[in-house]
Amino acid sequence: MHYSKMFISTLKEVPAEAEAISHILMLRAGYVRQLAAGLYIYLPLGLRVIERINKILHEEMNAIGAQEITMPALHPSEVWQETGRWDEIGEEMFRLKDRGGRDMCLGMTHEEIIAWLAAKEIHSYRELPQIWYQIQVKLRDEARPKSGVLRTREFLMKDSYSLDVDEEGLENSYQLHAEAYHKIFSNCGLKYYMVESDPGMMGGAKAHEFMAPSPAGEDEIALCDGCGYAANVELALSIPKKVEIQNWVLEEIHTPEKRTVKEVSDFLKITPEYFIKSILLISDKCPVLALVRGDQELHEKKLNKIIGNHRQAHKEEVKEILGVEAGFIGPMNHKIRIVADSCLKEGVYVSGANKSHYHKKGIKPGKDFTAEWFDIHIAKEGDFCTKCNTPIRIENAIEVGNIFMLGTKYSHPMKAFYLDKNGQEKPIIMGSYGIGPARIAASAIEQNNDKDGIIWPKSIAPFDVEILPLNTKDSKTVEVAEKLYKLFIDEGIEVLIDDREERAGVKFKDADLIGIPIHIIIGEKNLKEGLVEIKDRRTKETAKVKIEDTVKKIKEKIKD
RNA sequence: CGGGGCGUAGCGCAGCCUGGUAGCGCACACGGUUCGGGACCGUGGAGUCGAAGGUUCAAAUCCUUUCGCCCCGACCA
Repeated sequence: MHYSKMFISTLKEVPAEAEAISHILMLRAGYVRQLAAGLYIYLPLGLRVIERINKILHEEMNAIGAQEITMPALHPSEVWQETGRWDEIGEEMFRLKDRGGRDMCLGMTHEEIIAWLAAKEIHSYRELPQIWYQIQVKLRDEARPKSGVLRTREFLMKDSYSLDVDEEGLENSYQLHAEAYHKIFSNCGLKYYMVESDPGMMGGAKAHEFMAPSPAGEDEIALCDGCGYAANVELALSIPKKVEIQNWVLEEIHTPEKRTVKEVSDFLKITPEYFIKSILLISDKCPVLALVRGDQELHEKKLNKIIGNHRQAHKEEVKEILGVEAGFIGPMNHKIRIVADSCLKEGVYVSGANKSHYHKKGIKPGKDFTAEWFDIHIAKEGDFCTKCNTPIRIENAIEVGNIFMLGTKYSHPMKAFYLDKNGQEKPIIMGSYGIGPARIAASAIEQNNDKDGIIWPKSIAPFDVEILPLNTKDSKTVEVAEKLYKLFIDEGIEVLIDDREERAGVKFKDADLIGIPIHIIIGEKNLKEGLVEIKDRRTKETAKVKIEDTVKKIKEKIKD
């Protein structure tokens, strides 16, 4: 491709609306433009990257026997009503009516459609298993689109769905996907982790996410270097560091106007890990007192699984239910349900005295109060792994893919049944698996850039090589550049040639910004000796090679 | 949905407090010089000051409403 013929519009200045590095660089290097919040146009360079990612997706999905289909983005409401999600899902679903007044929606995912298809087409165990996939647009009315292409309202997704006769079959399809995903993300040159995740509202037994570590990521993941435990913080288990067991005797201390752990901790000169935080919650059924250690945070999602939906109690409710002013609650002598974090089983603590402006020191769990024990704290950096006791790390990460075991959540209501060997009618066991190509591209930029611009992994760069004829007024330069260009094309190497009548500096700057991994610099002086320069975008190292050896050298470089 | 910020030329911004001819840099067009790390000089084109209403002799500037975009949080099947 000739640069002068391709629409590439680079920006010298950082657009005001961009914050994330990938967003800034995609705009500056001319990969995307924003139409409105969470809606992006992919320019020629951007589309090339997406297409290279899609090619990898196709290869690996086809390799596990998945078959490509394509489903509509516009759905009739009926299928969503069948599974109940028409009502379950709130404002995040784009809804509209057709001219006949029928309710329609824009597809945010395709479990319903797959189950509908399977219900119509699959009748016998002989037709199973199946894996169907598409690379197609999804629409979600996100509450807050952000970070450029990382969270948008319309986005491309590779979504696949497995249909199996039983749990064992599902396990196999799940495993196939996990392996394919490992290949896909490493082929794309990403640093990533496969972590345990919360199946949540998707339903089903097991789910994993593929996470590309990056400060721009919205998720936090807990990682153990000891045993490889990796989990999304939304469900990660951990053991907080142990505290010394103090030989305090139970005593009441006057703590005027000191309500928060920090205030009391500063006042008594006792560090927060010796405190018990008591939080009153109102669940659907009854009030619950939740206890976590002073240096820990209560994990709402974990607690949700134990006591169901709940909310924080208001100040008046605290007074009414516990008979204490908020800020001075202690775990002792209450008749309500108490759920405490397991790490509080051992130790001697300080907590509210259930009396305004007083705290109690020397509280012993088991003796002074009892509770149901669960892991209900948020795992944090420095906590220990529950499996091997190694300190864990917390990293921010971008969710680039996920795999879910669904079971019969969708097949049952959609009546996707098959007849087994004995003529028995059984529901198809489903799994669903997603990858966001745009997130792969953005993650690759987040993980590979420098002050000058993008450094694409070779596999997903818009071109393999960029040729920079520095002085296009020199006929020899142009002749050699065009000759090499043709040779590359003949070899099936994707090449961009910067044939613009621009000064050398401009070409260097744009080449660095755009981030094609290998540059071939053609300058007059080297040419006189029959040489051109090969430059590595990442290391910035250059090597002079003979013109006739260039293609061979580049082929070697592309391979490794 | 809660909190904060910003809308002035294609892009980045100043001007607004204290009302009085709409500016700077980059980009763009033309001419000349330059030419291996975003050149220089000269000339030029380009703006309903996000929108609506109000106050005023006079509004980019003050007031009200509204729309859009970004950031933090909540949410995210």
